[in-house]
Amino acid sequence: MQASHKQRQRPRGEALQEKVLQTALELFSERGYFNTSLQDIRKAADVSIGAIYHHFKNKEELAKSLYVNLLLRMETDIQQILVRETNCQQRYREIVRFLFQMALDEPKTMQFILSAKHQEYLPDEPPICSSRPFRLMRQVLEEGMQNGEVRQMEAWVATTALFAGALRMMILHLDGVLEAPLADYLEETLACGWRAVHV
Amino acid sequence: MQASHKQRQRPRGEALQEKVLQTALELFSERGYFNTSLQDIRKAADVSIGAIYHHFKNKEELAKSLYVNLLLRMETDIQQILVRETNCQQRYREIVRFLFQMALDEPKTMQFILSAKHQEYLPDEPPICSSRPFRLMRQVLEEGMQNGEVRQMEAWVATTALFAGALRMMILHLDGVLEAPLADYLEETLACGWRAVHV
DNA sequence: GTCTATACGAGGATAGAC
DNA sequence: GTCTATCCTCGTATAGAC
Repeated sequence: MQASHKQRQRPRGEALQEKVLQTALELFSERGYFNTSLQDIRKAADVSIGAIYHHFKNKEELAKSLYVNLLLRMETDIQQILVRETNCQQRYREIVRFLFQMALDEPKTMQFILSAKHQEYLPDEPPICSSRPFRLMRQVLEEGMQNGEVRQMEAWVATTALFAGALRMMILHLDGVLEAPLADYLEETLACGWRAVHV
Repeated sequence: MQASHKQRQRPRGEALQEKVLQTALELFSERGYFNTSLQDIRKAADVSIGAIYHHFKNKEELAKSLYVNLLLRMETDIQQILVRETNCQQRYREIVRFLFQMALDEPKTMQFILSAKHQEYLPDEPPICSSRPFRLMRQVLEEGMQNGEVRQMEAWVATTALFAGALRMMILHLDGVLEAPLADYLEETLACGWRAVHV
């Protein structure tokens, strides 16, 4: 149960664990994993080192927990889109719309997912393009080719042709390179991807 | 015995500096900057710590020297393509062909350029998408729109639509995700990018 | 469950001989 | 220019009290 006076009371138990995760996400995506010490997290989250180590085996496990949770969340969200939408173009549009929205609502989360080099500190995790959400995107294309919406081509080529532009636009946005709000680029980006693959 | 043979003549002077750079490139792209200590470089290059510090101010400067040199090389190579080719489609094809070739010839170099998080250890360097080679790609699109080869749209959208797929394919290749040789995907990748933006 | 204090090692960087 | 030896900071992780 959440305390109404969050400023006064330090978080404990479940809330503390959540606070640590949230703080770690922010610091990792701002400065990177290696530039963030547990002391930094401790200070920013206003907890003790001992508390962190009570909830997480070590720094790597903390990052891993963050990573798999976020990927899982993304996967289920995309999965829901695939249930709701049945044709390839609509699936594509909804997935990209969802990703853009997420980049706006939770830039830190998106940054962490998109541009962190997870393999450098999570050696056991597969590369991000082999992760479940990305496999779902590939699946969208495979089905699109089967039902004739998408022209026949190698599945990876099709997947990158359709989604890579949108992903790159999000990175540009998060890096502060774009001048206009991200949403302003949505429709043109969507159109480009579709022109690349549709039959 | 092989070791003692190699050991015979250690590099010195200019050659030593070059050896350090080459070794650093390999280790940085294999394990990442933070997972590579100067001791690792020292051992792999078979030189002393003192020698490294004589040629480079510190670890960060070593990485920076590597980074700007590689970007500069890439820039001049692309610049030459722009001189040789005058229309947008040919420029695009030649640039991607060049990048794919580079990914095959010098995978370590490409890995270092493409997927390293330079901003985490080179805080003063601009994001890679603002670097000179990337600006050249954007310029290709802007000129393509002016002379009517490319449909009118926002320049960043056009640039990512044209090049992001190829870049992503190289990353997939370097991550070992692709089954076939990279070259097998070249033509389809090129076609997808062009369909996305041509008028 | 949470805290403080501390052990411990790693790695960046320097000093000074040759 | 290159070497070895060493310093010293910093960050992870543990121990043990409450």
